[in-house]
Amino acid sequence: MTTRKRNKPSLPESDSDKTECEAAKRLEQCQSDMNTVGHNDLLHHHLSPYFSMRDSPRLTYSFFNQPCVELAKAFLGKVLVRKLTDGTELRGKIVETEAYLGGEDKASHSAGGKRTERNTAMFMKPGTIYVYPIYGIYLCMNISSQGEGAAVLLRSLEPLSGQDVMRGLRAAKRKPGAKSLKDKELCNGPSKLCQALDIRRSFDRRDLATDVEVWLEMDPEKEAIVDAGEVVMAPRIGVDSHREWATKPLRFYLRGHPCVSVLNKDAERRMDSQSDTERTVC
DNA sequence: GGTGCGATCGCCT
DNA sequence: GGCGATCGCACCG
Repeated sequence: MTTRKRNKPSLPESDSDKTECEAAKRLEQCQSDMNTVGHNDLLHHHLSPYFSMRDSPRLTYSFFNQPCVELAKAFLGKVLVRKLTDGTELRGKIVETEAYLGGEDKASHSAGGKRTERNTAMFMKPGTIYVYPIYGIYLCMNISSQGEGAAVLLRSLEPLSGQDVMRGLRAAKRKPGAKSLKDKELCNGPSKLCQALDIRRSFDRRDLATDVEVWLEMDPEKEAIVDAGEVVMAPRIGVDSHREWATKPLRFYLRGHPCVSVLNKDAERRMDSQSDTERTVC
């Protein structure tokens, strides 16, 4: 048996514990301003004195325009940004997604190519946000991808900034007096992240590539390049009734990340034995 | 830590 | 009328 060391991602301190330097503030303001004007990566590069193309550019249509499974994996490590009306920016790194393929995928809202008032956003251009209510009380957020009726469900985020605001938003739906949520508990589920980032039903059918209140960025620290060996592929959550489609490995998460909603130890063990076999063959 | 259960209502058949 | 891409909480070990 092979033992391996894995770098366990650790969460940053709550932003109330940190002192931001002026440069960082200027950078954030600059990025914020840029996002309100409509632009492309090149424009970013030329206009900003504070960052180059490799520093947190907003992701555009060309990123979203890829097949569903590839987009679901590509989302890992990217940063979802939500700008509130008072200017506060809430940021979270995507650590878990699910692919819903549309058409043939029986577990998808768009199974059989069915297009309804609710799922219209799934059929809109890649990058369109699909927000739908579930269990009467919660919301889930998807992003449409390439492919008819295909979309990616965002399942969990690692909070990067605005944690205290997120805590307040999450507390609004909890019992008064319930104990304060840890950072890793703020966005570790599809409906939790909607609450924490104040994603509302009105965000349905908006364009993540151009909207001024919500967008996606590269991970500023490591350009969001995720080692494929650290991505766990597992069956999706909550789709057991859909027979063979319930078992397909269409959920993707960063291995060892504390913000993932549900771990799948079997899938992780399978990854290990597979990579051990590959090493033996080599 | 893991498990079981009830809440709650829009959407679809 | 039935069900669901969930969650929080009580309970157990």
